[in-house]
Amino acid sequence: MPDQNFELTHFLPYLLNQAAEVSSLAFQRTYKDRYGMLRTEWRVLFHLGLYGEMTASDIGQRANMHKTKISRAVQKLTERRFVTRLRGDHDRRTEILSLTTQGRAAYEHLYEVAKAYDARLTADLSAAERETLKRLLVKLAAGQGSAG
Amino acid sequence: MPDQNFELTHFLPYLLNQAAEVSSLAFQRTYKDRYGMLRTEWRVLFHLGLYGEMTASDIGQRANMHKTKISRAVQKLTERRFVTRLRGDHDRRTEILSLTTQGRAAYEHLYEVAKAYDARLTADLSAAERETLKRLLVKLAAGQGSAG
DNA sequence: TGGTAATAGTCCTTTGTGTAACTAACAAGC
DNA sequence: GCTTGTTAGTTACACAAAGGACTATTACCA
Repeated sequence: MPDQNFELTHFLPYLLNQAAEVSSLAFQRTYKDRYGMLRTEWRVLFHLGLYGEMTASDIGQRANMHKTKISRAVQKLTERRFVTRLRGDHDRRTEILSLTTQGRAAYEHLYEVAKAYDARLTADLSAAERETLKRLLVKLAAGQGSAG
Repeated sequence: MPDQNFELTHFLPYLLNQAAEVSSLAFQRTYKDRYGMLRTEWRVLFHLGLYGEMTASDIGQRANMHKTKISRAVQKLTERRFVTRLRGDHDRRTEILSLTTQGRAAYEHLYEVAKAYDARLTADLSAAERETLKRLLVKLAAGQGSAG
């Protein structure tokens, strides 16, 4: 019989979902209207901005996103002239993705917006708390801890 | 121009989403097959298990869930005979939700599963880290920090 | 080289979510 | 007791997401 000591606010997946939803929705408002982007598109844009040219598979691996999601995101981004695709020379199945001038401008703007948003979000955390929080989240996102 | 010091692994909403997705998907495997529940249904079940009888609105407020989600979740749960609905006496618009014997059994089982899963997830965190992490997540989920 | 397996990416179908419209019940003012 | 406004919950529709099947290309190996 449950002892009630373990409430929903102690259950990590629940907490993570709540926090993720709240912060993501709020952040989405900063770019959805202006650039008409979805979260998946935002992610692709940022990967290309941060790490340079990549293929869809590269992004999928890094971002832990399914390839169909990326496919659609890339399609939207190319329609908006934020991204160009180039058939790979060696492996003609692949497409090298890179930002257009316009895409880079959007990325650079959103980069600053994200940085500011993150700062605001963690404003009343101590430096140590901030560091701990992010370190642990990285760990959890890597999926270890319950691998078996 | 971006200084690259601020990577994706420093952006809180991104991190939260990654961690939430990984942990939720893994946890879902512990109940989806056995009880055929979705995350929304799981949440409703747990609210009723933890806090006793509630109306849909009560749950929505506590869980930060939209009423349509709850409506659908409750429908599924009643079909599976986990939940019963009872017209409110004073206000006949409301429905008092409560667990059936079967629903309570499922809840009590899943409660233990959740507790174990949480323990496994946080196994290699120190007690202090665990406490910090959860406290900060609660804070973020409450949505303060960027209220303005 | 010819056959099989693997991979990159797209398409299609099913499922889940959010918004807005709707019904039913209540509350307040006149 | 009517009208007006509000709230609880459902339904309908449009949009977004997840996954499997599909095509094209490449790799491996006899």
